[in-house]
Amino acid sequence: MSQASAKQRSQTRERILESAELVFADNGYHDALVDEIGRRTSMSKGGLYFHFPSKEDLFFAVMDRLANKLVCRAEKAATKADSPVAAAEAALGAVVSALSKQKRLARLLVTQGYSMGNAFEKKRTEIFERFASIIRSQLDAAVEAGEIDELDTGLAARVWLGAVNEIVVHWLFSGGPSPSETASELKRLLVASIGAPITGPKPESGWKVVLE
Amino acid sequence: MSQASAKQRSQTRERILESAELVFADNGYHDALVDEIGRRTSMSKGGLYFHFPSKEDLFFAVMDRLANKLVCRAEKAATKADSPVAAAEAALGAVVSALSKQKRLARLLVTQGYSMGNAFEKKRTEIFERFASIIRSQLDAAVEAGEIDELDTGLAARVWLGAVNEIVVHWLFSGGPSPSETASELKRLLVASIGAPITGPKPESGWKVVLE
DNA sequence: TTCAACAAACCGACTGGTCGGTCGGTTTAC
DNA sequence: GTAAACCGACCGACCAGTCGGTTTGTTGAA
Repeated sequence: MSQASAKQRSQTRERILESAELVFADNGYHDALVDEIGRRTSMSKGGLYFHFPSKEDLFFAVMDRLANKLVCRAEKAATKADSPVAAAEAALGAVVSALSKQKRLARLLVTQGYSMGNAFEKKRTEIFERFASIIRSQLDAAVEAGEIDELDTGLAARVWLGAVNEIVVHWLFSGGPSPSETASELKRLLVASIGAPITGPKPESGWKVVLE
Repeated sequence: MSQASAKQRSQTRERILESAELVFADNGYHDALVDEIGRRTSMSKGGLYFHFPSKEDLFFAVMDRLANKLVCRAEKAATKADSPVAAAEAALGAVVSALSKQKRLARLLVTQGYSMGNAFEKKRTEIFERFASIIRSQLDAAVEAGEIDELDTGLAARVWLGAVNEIVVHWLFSGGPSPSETASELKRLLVASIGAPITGPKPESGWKVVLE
C-alpha cells in the first residue's frame, strides 16, 4: 500500500495543483472558487480538502510549484553563459521567455496573488527574492571579475525584476507587446543600467564609452 | 441652496474619500469594510451610499484622487528641471519621495487594489500609463535634443516605473531601505539605462567614461 | 481463493458567518 | 413645505470549510 498509494497520492495532488493553477490564474485568489477547482479536477470539495487543509495552503502550493519551475529554468540558463553579466542576462531572458509563453502563469505570478490580501505578501516576497538572488549573485560575480564597476547589486537586481514585472503587466492588461518581443531592447537597457558593455559579439577588455 | 450645498456636498465627499483612503490602504479593497469607512467618517452606511453608488466607485474615486495629486507633483517637479533627462529624473524623484513619506499611499497605489479582482487592472493601467507618459515625453524630448541616443522611450519609461514599483514593494513588505534612501543610487542606474551621463554637479560637455 | 476488517480516499448537502447594498423612515436646511 | 442628506436594521447572496456517510483498495487470516 505505502509505495503504490504514495505515488497515487502525489499524482492526485498534482492533478489538483494543475486545476488550481488555472482557476487561480483566471480569477485571482479571492474570486477563485474551491468548488470550481473541484469541478475541473473532477473531484468533490471534500476530496480536495482531504489533500489540502485550506484554500490558502492550496494557493501557496501552486505558487511554490511555479516558482520552483521558473527558478530552475533561470538557473539552468545562467550556467550556460560564459560571463557573469551574460549569465544574469540569460537568467532574466529565461524568465521573460517562460512568462511570454504562458500568459496564465504570468498573471498568477505577477498579480493574482495580491487578491489574497496581506497574507500573500510574504510569499510574493519570498519568490521574488529567489529570483533577485540569482541575478544579484551573478552581478556580484561580475563586479568581482572586474566586468563592471562596483554598485549596489541587490538594488540593481530589484530594478531588473521590477522592469520585467512592469513589462509583463503592461503586456497582460494593455495589450502591449509580448515581453519576448521587447526582450532584446529590454536587456540592452538593463545591461546599460549596470554600466556594462552591450553584449554584442563579446565584451572586450579595455573598452571605452565616450559621449559628446 | 445650490451654491452652499454644492460646497458642503463636496466637502462631505472629501471627508469620505479621506477615510476610505485609510481603510483601503490598511486592508486592501476586499478586506476593507464599508461599515468601517462609515465609522471613520462618522456617517452611516446609508449616508455613504447617498454619495457613492458602490464600494467599487468609491475605491476608484480614491485612486483617482491620489493619482491626480501624484501626477501633479511629478509634473511640477519636471518643469523645474533644466534638461529633459533631468526633468524625467525629477519627476521620478518626486514620486519616490512622495511614496516614501506615506507608506499608506504607497501600499494603496502599488498593491492594495489587486484584491478587487480583474476590474482593478484597468484603473491600475490607466494610472501607471499617466506616469509613464510623463517620463516618456521627457525622454522623447531628450532624444530630440540629442541628449541621449534614440531608444524605445515607452519601454524605458516602463522600466523606470517598474523599478520604482519593485523598490517600493520591497520596502513595504521586506523592510528594505526606504525608496528615498536608495533614490540617488536608483537614479544612477536608471539614467545609465538610457545611456545618459550621470547627473553629478552638472553634466559637462565633452565628458568621458573610461572603464578598465 | 475468499472474505472480513480496516483505512484511505472521496462525496456533496449543509452550516455559519460575512458584508455589500437596500429602503422606509427621520432629521436638517432652505 | 419640501427635498436633500442621513440613519441603521435588515436582506439575501455568497462560499470556505465541515461532517456523516459511501466507495475503493489493501491486507492477512481462514
